[in-house]
Amino acid sequence: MKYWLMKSEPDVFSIDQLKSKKKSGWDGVRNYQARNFMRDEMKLGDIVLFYHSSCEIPGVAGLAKVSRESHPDPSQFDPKSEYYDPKSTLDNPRWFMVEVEFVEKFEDVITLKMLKEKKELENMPVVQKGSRLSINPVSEKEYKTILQMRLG
DNA sequence: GCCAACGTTGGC
DNA sequence: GCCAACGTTGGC
Repeated sequence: MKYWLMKSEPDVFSIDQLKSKKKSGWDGVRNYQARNFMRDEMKLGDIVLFYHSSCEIPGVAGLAKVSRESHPDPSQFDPKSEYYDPKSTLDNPRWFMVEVEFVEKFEDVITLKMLKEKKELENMPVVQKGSRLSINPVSEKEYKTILQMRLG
């Protein structure tokens, strides 16, 4: 069992939307490193910290879990989608995604500011300047630290 | 809206 | 294969 942090802009897809849909394919990722995590490493039952980025209060908004492992992201085949990739074919898809299932919405967002104040979390890419990768592995220790912050 | 960081593209 | 130009991310 592994832990992950996945960024999403709440204007595009928020924890509330996941809560009402219950499950959702994590589509639209067009970065090879992030794709490789989804394609190769994210397994059924892995826990996801759902992070809201590019918004008023960036931070961890809740929890999800992997409910289906790697499969091709359908948006790459859809010419009407903003994620359409003309170089992708059904026989040779370029982009893969996992499906995630809602677990919990935190009562209050654990803000980036709070994450930055924790010495234990200083190695997380999300607290570091210029880190843009939208999917990152999280250590068990980091995960537990963040979970404890949710209640206080 | 600004801008630093960084990934991708494409000419050579 | 190099690297400048360009585009995107994301905090502020």
